[in-house]
Amino acid sequence: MSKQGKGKQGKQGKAKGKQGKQTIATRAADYPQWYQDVVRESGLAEPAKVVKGCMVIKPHGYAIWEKIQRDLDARFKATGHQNAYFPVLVPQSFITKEAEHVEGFAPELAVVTHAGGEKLEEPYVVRPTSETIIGHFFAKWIESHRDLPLLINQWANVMRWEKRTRLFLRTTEFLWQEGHTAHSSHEEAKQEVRRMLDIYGDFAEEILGVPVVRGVKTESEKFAGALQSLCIEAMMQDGKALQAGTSHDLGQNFGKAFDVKYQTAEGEMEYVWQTSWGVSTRLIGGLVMTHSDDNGLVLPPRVAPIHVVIVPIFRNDEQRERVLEAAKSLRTQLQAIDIAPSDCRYRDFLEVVIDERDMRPGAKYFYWEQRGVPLRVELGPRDLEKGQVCIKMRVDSAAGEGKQFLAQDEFVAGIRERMLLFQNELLARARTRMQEQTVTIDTWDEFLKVFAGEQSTFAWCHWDGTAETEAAIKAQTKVTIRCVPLPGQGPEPEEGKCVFSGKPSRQRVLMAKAY
RNA sequence: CGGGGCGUGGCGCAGUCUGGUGAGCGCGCGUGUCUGGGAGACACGAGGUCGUGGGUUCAAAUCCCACCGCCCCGACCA
Repeated sequence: MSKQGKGKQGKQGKAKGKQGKQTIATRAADYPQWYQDVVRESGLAEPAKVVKGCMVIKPHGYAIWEKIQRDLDARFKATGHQNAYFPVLVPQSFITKEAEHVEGFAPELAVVTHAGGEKLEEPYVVRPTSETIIGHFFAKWIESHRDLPLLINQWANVMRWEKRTRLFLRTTEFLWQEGHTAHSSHEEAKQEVRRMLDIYGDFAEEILGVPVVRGVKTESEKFAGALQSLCIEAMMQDGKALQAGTSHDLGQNFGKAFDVKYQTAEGEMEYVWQTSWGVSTRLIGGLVMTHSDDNGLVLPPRVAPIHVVIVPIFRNDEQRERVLEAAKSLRTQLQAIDIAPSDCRYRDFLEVVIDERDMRPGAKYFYWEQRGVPLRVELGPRDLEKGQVCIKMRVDSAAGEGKQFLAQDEFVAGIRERMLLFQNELLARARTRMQEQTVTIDTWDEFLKVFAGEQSTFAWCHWDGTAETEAAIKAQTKVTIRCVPLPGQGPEPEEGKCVFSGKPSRQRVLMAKAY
């Protein structure tokens, strides 16, 4: 329950009915509070509290992560990557081998200085990312051009001692996948970087229903130790940006730091060209802030741990038995339905729950809505007599508005299409919102107006390309350059004047406040 | 690290200013009855080292000192 809501209720005394039970702040009243309320009330996660900045990912939240993993893992393997696992502890000296890398990560490292009751000769750091230790092993594994490309992915946890944490968006420990690859040419490495970015973009849109802008990070925003970082940026409902995934061209920086060399066909020794790319449990935060509403979580079917909840309605034991029997039969039919698209590499059967708990039906509706279950079935004696079901989608949409009564056969036959419709509708809505809120800004006055106070949106602006301007804009407005758009991802390149300095610019870049 | 807030049954809070009543309220939880198509009602009940340590006092949740922790807002970052 939100503190704000609570305080008000306390003073108002006994508010009855819906208001009295309100447990989620509204987006309009307090967006950050709303986010926290949804994460808590939907059972996704809670702050660990006993461990600073860490969270407990609860079963419902972890189930979403598992769905994310399932899909991404299939995409990685389809493009020739293999999973492996490296130690969570990294010798401290490894981190210091790549100059920019140390500088970027040193402030947020957790260090193990004692173990086994003794002080360690050399401390270990808890990995904030694994470029260094993987570089070490790549050096051992790669000898010949025949060993390349080497395409590795790791599903892991990492730890970064961030100053400020928020559930899913930024926690001290988080779960992610990190891809690490080594190639024999820069060209091939760059293709890999772009290929993985496209996988992330496709995944975000097709599976999470989160539209993204694909682009290139500026020098000051790129990964510590990379030549170039590509990213996907998503717009949250408050107009702020969330970096939803990154793919880095590491050049030969780590190859040189860790002496990862191979012998070419011509017999020369060369350093490898490396890439790394990752997405994290942050995606779940982005998912929440893209689709959810004031009633709680809203989930696209392709990441929903539960697709359908059946709420039985009855007045007595006799009815209860009949209804439950019918509900189980319906569940059996539904569970056999695979909602994966035809080109999907795994099967995605409907998950169906019958809520047999001893609660009033209305309380159950509320409960499952908060948890984002896409479709609810109410099944009572009247429905059994008529061979029908009463259904309701989590959000009114092309997939269904309000309560609908359908013949049970018709419902079962059409549920796959209904789920896919709902999936598409959520993406379409998010895309429409992003497009409608994206603006083009040419003057500094207008810029200040658009980004006044806590306000944010996506703004295409000319930029003179200097780090000084970028820093000045950030200092004055908290607005950052999210990315320089890849071709087709933003306005066509055009000559213009920097929105801040008035100096010449060749292209508009994406600006927004960010999480 | 700067600013703010907060540690009291499972959760959220009141009580602290002004020390002294039997530590209270809401939600949740348990049992029972009536109920059941949008958060049901009633009855009974269980549940507490008041963050930790020290101090003042006849007496401390309350005053003083120190410490620990968490949350929120900023600067840094997936």
